[in-house]
Amino acid sequence: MTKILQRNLYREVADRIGDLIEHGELSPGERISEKQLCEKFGVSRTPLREALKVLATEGLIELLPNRGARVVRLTFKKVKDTYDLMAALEGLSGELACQHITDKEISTIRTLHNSMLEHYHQHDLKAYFELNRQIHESILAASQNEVLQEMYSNLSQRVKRVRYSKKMTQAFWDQAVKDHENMINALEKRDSQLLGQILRDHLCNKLEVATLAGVIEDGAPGEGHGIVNA
Amino acid sequence: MTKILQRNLYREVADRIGDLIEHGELSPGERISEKQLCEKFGVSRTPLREALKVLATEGLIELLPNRGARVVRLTFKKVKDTYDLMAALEGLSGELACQHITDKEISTIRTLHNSMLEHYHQHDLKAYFELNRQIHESILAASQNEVLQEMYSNLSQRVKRVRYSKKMTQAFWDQAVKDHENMINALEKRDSQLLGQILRDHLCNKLEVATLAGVIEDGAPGEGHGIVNA
DNA sequence: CTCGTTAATATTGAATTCATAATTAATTTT
DNA sequence: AAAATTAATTATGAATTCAATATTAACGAG
Repeated sequence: MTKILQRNLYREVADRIGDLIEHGELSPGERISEKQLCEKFGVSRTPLREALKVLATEGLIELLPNRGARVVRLTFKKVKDTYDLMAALEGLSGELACQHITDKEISTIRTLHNSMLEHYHQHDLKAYFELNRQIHESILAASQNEVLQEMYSNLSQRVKRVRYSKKMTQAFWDQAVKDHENMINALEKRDSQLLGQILRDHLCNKLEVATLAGVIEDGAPGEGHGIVNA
Repeated sequence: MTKILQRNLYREVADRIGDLIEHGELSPGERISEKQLCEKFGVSRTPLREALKVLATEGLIELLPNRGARVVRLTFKKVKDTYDLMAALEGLSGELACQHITDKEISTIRTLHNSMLEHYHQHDLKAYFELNRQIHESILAASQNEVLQEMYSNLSQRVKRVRYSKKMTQAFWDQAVKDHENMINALEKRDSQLLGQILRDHLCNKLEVATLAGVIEDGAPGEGHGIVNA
């Protein structure tokens, strides 16, 4: 059932530029040189410029007419707005998942949940985050709403470089795990209202986590360092 | 405070193609000829193809590699998924609006509301719809969340050609007006939870209205008539 | 030396051209 | 005549070219 993903050159290029942005190789605010990227990828300007237009539509970059493209600056406000939206979408995904999910899918998520708990007790943050991601992705998939998945994926992409921060206080972590206990219980009861509420309020959907990481890009406009201002 | 909208050729072309889709001049499923559109708009293939890529990203058309573009078919499922999502976003917009809205903005919406009621009593559906739209737009604007506005606007665009149907039963209309009464009351009390709930459940965000209109495009694949299947 | 002006350069926007894949038309074979 | 194969045409994908705009460098006046 995995979708056949059609590989056009422009889509390939867009994805690679997306990676550059995610890994900080293109700094927010800094002008993106078409020539440089063309040389880096070994393509002409035509597919590159198509990719830039797509990335602008996806909200990752901004296009200033006749003045080139630049990576969108993730201001405090913009990240907060995006998180608020993602929380609402996660809530919806929970509600819909309760309506559509099979027993088998629930037990798969239960397994992921237990595995995540292990990593929590072992204080393995990286492994915890990965399992956490898989759980949320599974709920999203169980929602059976492709438009929702597409939109969530886009928003996730936008804030990826400030998400899943390395820092996290123990208190936050404890709360997140409690949320997850409530989630899996709500899911097993198929209580859509409850799961929706939990996910909307879930800590990971809240701004505090990213704020802590000190990765907000509210710095002076015009240069591209990603200076803290949180 | 109105945004300066930058006019690139590709954006202009994308908007015009969007209009063609909205008004049914390009049928779902039917192949879109680059050559024809180039001639119609008097532009070369470069900006036109950029526009097509943007429209595909926006979810209005699909691009089949080496096989051209076609207008996305609005199946029952796709419209339902989109409506579910829009309902969640409207709910969020209501919650956020309650947090940010000024007394002045509320009174403006109250005025719109009263005006809408008049049109309701006069059975002027067209005028009613316009006021209705303005109210929802005002709440969305009051949310102060630009990302939310952008996403909602995109979803709205996708289903525009099946929305605001001409048909509407009196019972549905009565219920919608009741919802609006509750909305304005919740807004004036700044009860974010309540307004969120009302908007999520609001009739206009539900599928029934579009379903009635008989504009769902679940017809046989390959041709583009927009046949009913509801 | 600084500010403002003009010329040179570089970059972007869009049309054209070339290459490749898909579709249609023509031809052949059974 | 129908199906299959091949040739011709058309459409798409991507590189190149040309034009317009912005940026930088050079120059000159105060």
